[in-house]
Amino acid sequence: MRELPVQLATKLYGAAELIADQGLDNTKIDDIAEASGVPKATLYYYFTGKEEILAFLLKDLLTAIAGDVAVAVNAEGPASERLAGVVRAQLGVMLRNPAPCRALVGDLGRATRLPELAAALSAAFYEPVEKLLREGAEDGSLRRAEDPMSEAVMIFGTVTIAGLMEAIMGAHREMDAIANGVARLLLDGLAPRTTGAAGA
Amino acid sequence: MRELPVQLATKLYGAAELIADQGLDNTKIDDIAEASGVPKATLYYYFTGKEEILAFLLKDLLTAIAGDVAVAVNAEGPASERLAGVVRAQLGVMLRNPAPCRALVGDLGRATRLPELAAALSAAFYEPVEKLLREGAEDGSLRRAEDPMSEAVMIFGTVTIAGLMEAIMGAHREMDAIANGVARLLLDGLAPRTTGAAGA
DNA sequence: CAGATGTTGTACTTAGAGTACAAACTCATA
DNA sequence: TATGAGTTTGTACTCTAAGTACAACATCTG
Repeated sequence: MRELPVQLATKLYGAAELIADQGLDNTKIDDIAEASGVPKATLYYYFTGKEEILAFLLKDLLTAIAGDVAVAVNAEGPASERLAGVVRAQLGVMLRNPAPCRALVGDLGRATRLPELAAALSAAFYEPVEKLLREGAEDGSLRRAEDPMSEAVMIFGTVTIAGLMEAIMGAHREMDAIANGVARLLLDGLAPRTTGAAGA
Repeated sequence: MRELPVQLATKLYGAAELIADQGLDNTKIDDIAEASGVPKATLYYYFTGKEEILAFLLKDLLTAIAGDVAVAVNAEGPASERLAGVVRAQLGVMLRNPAPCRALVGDLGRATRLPELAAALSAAFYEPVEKLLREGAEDGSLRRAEDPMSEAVMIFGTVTIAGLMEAIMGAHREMDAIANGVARLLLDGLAPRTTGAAGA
């Protein structure tokens, strides 16, 4: 894949909604060309096909998430608070980019099949969160996990599905309300607590 | 879609792995015919196309999950224990049917686009769990949720991603170990508890 | 200005989804 | 056992849309 100009990359987002709505295989390359304003011949100059176009969009999204998540992970404060920050960060990116986010989740299979994307996903999320879980065990703000990696994956699942639901439904709730709900579930769990750990 | 013979339905599962590996659009109808042993002409006699074949497989999976989840929801005991049972039920079906399960998650987009599947998903999971959350608030074994529906969705996400990870990696851990990890995260949360609520 | 590299229109090839249809087969029942 | 309805399947077909080829034009770099 050739290095592609910023202006072109920007235009591609115009097709994200289309792909998210219809799925990649119901979307014709000509439709993508029309929706993005980039001629078909140009698309093929930069990409080998539809799949690669979607992969580009998704990788871009994951990079954005990775950036915001990294900031949250490396912030000040106890790990539990930083974890809440991670949740806010991921949901923030998802709600700001609903179309690519829907496309990503709608095509999770593709994402797991393309090694490049799987790696990006891992770097964007699993690794930082896993690190955070370890730090939480150190500073005492989180319990010690038996299997931090699989907990990190579950956390990703929880946040992603919550974000997706909002993206599909058109985000009728405020971002903070959603993030608080997710953080509360993750930190406090569903069982009642006598001593609350995460505030509302 | 015509009423289809049991024997044929069974054969179709032979193609599930193929679809899960490659994704639906990289799988030729002729490949499905070959892998399942059902001739292409017969496939078109019963289905209008690829999409409908996948939809059938997924609906079947969701029906299986719905059945097991219903049993767990309506069991004896406090809601918190029954919720752990729900987790075990869903993971059980997923680990017993890794291929359709991967195909489902790989094509979540399609699943949300096909109304019939969305309805099946809702009936299979969201509604029973939502009910369970309400009952837990009554019997005191679960805290009262502000928004039971969205919590149900998050729970589904957590369990699904955990199950998917195992399905992709080839289930190296025992089902019970996975289920316990998930249940612990959901019930107890990540923050340390002085008074444990869910056992290991 | 020259050449390299990027951009796009147009015309083409080709894979594979889905259709048409007839022959054969199954099975109930008159 | 003959008749006919529904099922099963092979073969041959159509047609959409993915992807390729290529030439003309644009833009940028030295």
